[in-house]
Amino acid sequence: MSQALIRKLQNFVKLSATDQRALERAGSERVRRIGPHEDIIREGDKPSSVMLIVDGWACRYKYLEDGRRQIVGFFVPGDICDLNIFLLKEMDHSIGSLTEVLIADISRESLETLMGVSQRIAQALWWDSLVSLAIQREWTINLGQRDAVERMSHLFCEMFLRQQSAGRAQISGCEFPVTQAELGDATGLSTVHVNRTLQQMRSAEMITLHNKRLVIHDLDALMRQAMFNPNYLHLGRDGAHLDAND
Amino acid sequence: MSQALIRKLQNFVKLSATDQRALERAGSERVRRIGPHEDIIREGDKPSSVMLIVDGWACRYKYLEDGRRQIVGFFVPGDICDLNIFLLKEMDHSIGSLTEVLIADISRESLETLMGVSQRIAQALWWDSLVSLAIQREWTINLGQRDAVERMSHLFCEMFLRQQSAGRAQISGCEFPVTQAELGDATGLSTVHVNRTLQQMRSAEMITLHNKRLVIHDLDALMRQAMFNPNYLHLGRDGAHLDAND
DNA sequence: TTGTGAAACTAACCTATGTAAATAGAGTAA
DNA sequence: TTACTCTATTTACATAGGTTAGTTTCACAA
Repeated sequence: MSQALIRKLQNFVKLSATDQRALERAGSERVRRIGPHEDIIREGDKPSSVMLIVDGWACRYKYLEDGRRQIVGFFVPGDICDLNIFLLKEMDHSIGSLTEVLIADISRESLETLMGVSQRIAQALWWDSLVSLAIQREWTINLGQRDAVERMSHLFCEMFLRQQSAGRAQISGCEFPVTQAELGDATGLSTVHVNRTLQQMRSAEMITLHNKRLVIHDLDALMRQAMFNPNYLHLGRDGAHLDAND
Repeated sequence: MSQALIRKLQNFVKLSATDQRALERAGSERVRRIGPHEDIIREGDKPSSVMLIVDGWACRYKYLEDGRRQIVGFFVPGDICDLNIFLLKEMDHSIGSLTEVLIADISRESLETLMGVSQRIAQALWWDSLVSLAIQREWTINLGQRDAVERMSHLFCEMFLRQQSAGRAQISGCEFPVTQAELGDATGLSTVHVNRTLQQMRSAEMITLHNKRLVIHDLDALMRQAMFNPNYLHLGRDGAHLDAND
């Protein structure tokens, strides 16, 4: 059920069988199914639990008063929304599904139990939240400095590696169930320009995006194109020193 | 010493005298002075302590391979860098001073002590880190959706309110010790265009930026211009229910 | 008081990306 | 099949903002 989360956290530290069972339990207590293109939680709502994406894609987004929309991040299986979210009185942005989505709600109590099970779990979850923050910074950089091709390339690299780290990618590519309009909202580009850019990348034989699938023809080239430095994903077993006995 | 931090945290929850003393102690243990325009910690370094800005301005930034630079956030007095930062093996970005800066290093142990003093302190610090994350998302939105005038207006609103929430602003405006080139790095605009935009705002009598000081002539108008919604700063005493006795 | 370097400002020109409006496919419910 | 609705694609044209290469202003050290 929460295999993706476990896989991802193991990039930081090795989790014992007990740890894994605790995570699986927490991730299967209250699971709900959301249709595609629905709001999961809306700006202004009171957040009441931490959410784990078990299956499907979702995104965080916010509208400006005049209707422009910015997607500020994607959620893929294994992703958790902000750990301490219930400290806030209300959401300052919304989360919506892109595909059909399975969500596990983790109550405050379950979360506390979970983090009490072992130091390693607690630290792995904090590590994950630091990585989320780093990802958000990287999006800021992406929008601030990169041009259209670089920007989309960077996004593709990121989503590929993130899914890979959760055991959700193949060698050739990964799922990418995002329309061109949504891609535009995520990259700050118009749909027209997203379309132009995709065609350019396709004819340069960098990537193909078709049928909700991203095929990467040459990852190294794509990373170079995007000036993609994976350091911000902190995938190198940072917490190896925490590999304690069970 | 850490008055700014205490003032800011009180936006979330009322802190007891004991809480305040603990914060002051933690914020004055190891204080160092950094000259203007120096790196405080550099991409690749191993983060070893949590840093609290006691005085002066700093920024987070990252270079792309080809030399472009994006400033992804400003630090003003009372700001803390990521609470769990020592979980990471190395920094994925740098932090540099803008002015002369006073920094309090808070060791892992001091931090644990601090968060052990009271639930309220711990929660206030977690609240602060959620707000930082929200700020980062808002920067993403700013760069993705707003044009030059809106973007700079938004930044000015944010920095004014953030300083105000730490007791560091006046009715007329606040400090703003940032050069136009740095403003460009923060907003993703060229210096030339930053200059054009500032002049436009000045002649529209929205703001004046001179001598490291930002004067806001009409905050409401500026906020409207920027489509600035302060909700993401969560300044409304979210944790009022935690106002326990001493 | 002059000299120096950084910061602010200007001007001319260029281009990446946006806008508007229409067409073409693809998927699906009836 | 038809009809309907998303999604992808195309074309023509407009513009915000970038680039280059200056000049001016200002703080302040000598």
